[in-house]
Amino acid sequence: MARANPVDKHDARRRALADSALRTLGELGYARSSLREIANNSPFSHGVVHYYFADKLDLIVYCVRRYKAVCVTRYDGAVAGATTADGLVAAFAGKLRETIVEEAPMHRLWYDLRAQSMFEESLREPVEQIDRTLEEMVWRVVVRYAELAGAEPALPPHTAYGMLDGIFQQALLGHLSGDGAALDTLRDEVHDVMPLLVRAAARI
Amino acid sequence: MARANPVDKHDARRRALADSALRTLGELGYARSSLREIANNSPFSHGVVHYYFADKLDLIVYCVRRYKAVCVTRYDGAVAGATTADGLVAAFAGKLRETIVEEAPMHRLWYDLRAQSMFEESLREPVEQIDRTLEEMVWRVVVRYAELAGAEPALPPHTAYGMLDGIFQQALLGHLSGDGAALDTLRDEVHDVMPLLVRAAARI
DNA sequence: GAATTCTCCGGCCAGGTGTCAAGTTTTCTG
DNA sequence: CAGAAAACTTGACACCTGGCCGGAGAATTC
Repeated sequence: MARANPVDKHDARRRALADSALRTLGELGYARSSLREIANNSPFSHGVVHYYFADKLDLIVYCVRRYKAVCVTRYDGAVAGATTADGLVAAFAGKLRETIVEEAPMHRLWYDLRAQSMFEESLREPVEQIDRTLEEMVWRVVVRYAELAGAEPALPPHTAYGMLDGIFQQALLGHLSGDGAALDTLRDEVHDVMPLLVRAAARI
Repeated sequence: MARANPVDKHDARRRALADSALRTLGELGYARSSLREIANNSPFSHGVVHYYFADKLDLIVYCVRRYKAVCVTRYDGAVAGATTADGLVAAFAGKLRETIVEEAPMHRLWYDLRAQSMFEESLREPVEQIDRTLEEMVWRVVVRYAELAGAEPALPPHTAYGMLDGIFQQALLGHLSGDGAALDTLRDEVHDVMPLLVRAAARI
């Protein structure tokens, strides 16, 4: 046993490794990211990767879980700051746009992994976990929007998330394909769709 | 030059090859389908694959394009047969459910390829083509639904497709993950969402 | 200061990859 | 039926993959 808290150091190393790996994964995608390529695009040797991770899947799953942590609070600022329903929609749409611009590689990796999980069983559980987290995140936005609009959610969280995720995915693909209008389209779509997610609140 | 129409025979062979390949691709996904595996799961040798296709990408793209042809008319029967708005929704939801049950491998391959196209530029064009075809297919459903409901579409085709595709994707993943309720959830969601896609027609 | 544990390197392996050139069989033509 | 052209098979190639291991070096402990 080492000095202060060796397990923390070990974890810190894993995190650093994972962060490097995430860059490569976001660039090349799951399939074409070899452990060697991941190691090459990092300050680490390929042997050290195996020292900290049992195998490739272990690394990937760790990375995915780590990525989740980044996402979890992304839209909460927009939710907290908004004082009107329209303002919330605008802030939310802006954040969505921003994440596409700034983190396109991470998001395409996410969609890649979710697609892979349809083939690779061992990916399903982490993917499902993240999907639930994203659903909750979206749901917080919807609930707050309903409050501000004096309405109540008209659809279950699962459905609302599925719809918004669908148009977000379109926008990401469009953006990556060089469609300059994709981001503006996304903004318009969010403005169109959000009102559909709520209905006038029932009188009490 | 051969007997009747050698180019037709050549194409027929490519089609047969592609159909075999599609089975393997649907089973293993894009990344893990090697040309040898594809050949092994077919009456062909692995060299003949290369005889008919320049390289792996050529084969994949051909397969994807071929798959598109299968999809194109899938919901048209439901559209043509429906006489009421609710009947159309039910038929549409039923067809969606049916395609998940019967063609889950093909659909997960589609989502796999679409995700890959975010990394691999040469996949973008065929993916975009198919995406447009699917959008048109969905749009025909929406337009007919609006007619039957005495309403008009409330959202652009792109948005309507994105929303429905999102919940379809969720249902597919859920179904593949062994969630027995996924298909019923999809049906309910379609019933919930379709009315949101139209609004009362403007008086003329 | 010696011993032990942890960390890390880099080469090795068996297996799989896409690709292709050289043959072999089949098919059709003259 | 001979011969040419097309269709196909086979085996080999250079390369890359994930996983493994021996041992060097540093850190820590006794």
